[in-house]
Amino acid sequence: MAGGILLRLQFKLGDEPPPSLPSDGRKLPSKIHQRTRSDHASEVAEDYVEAIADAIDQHGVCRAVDLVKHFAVTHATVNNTIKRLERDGLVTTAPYQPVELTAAGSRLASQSRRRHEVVEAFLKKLGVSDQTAAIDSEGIEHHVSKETLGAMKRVLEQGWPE
Amino acid sequence: MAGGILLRLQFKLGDEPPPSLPSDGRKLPSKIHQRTRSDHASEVAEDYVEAIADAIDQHGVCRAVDLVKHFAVTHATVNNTIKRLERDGLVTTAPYQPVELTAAGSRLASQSRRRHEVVEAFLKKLGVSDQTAAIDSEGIEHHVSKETLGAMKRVLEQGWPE
DNA sequence: ACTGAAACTTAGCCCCGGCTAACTTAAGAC
DNA sequence: GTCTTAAGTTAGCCGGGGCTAAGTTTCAGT
Ligand SMILES: [Mn+2]
Ligand SMILES: [Mn+2]
Ligand SMILES: [Mn+2]
Ligand SMILES: [Mn+2]
Repeated sequence: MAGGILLRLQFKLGDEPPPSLPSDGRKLPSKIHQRTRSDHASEVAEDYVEAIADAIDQHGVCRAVDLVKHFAVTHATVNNTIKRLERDGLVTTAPYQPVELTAAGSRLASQSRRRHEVVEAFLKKLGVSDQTAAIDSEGIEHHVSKETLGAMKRVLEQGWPE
Repeated sequence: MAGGILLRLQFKLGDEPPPSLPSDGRKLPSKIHQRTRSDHASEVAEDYVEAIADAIDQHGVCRAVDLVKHFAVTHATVNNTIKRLERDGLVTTAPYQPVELTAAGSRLASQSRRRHEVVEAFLKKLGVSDQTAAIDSEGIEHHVSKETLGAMKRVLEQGWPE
């Protein structure tokens, strides 16, 4: 039995290609772009649950037409996207009814909103206009790692480094 | 005659939904997301010309296989992408030959590289690890406006604000 | 000159996230 | 109660950017 477990461990370790950690300083470009692609794969879901949560906070309910206006896309596009969100367990819907967030959707919305707020506030603190901070943060937020988010929070709470 | 011109102006003004400029402080969410989508539309081209320029600088030439390794995608994907770049006037190719940059491609590569460098250096100055700066900047770079890029440059050259 | 391996190409498939057009449903005005 | 209209749905299309599998070309080593 223990042998079986050991075998699994060995396989897992051997699976990691070249450890990359004891690097000679060279970059690992491949992994970098994989992360960017993975960020983009979750981006629409994050923006939608955030918008849905906002609409519910402001109007008590989120209708598809709210998302149509928010994202400046067509009703058909919103419908398709909501179907994917439902498939992925983030929202529930019924025909002609408002969109509801699942527990998972609600959690993702809170996290996304918090991260978005931090990034936007950080850009403002950097000195860019409110308008630019709003625009740039909408894309940047999805590529900000925990570590970078922490650095931005630190600046907001404790001022600039050094 | 003056009446005709006035009419045109009135129509144009009436056409813009609510002007948004003399705003009461409310956001214009739709335009924000349009910008993010437009950023993504040029993202792959920017990363490719940058990678092609790097390969040429380092090996004198850029082969498709270099891009396969750099982006961790298949040869087929690189081929498809290169075709789009050629269609868009950024590269030239011939069968089984290295990829060459057009003047436009070269220009875009320089701009993208410079912007990427600034973003990555800024993140490092913020205090995140080299590895995180490399990863996060790869996605962030495409969403950084001129204004935000300027703010980052200022920090790198003149230190933190306040 | 031959041959095997690496590089490249092509065909065909997939999902995502946009769109238009046509239709259906739900609700409020009357 | 009807009817208008806004909201929602559905079908079908497109391009982007991934993939696999199978075939072709180039080139180095012998
Ligand atoms: Mn957001
Ligand atoms: Mn966003
Ligand atoms: Mn992005
Ligand atoms: Mn990039």
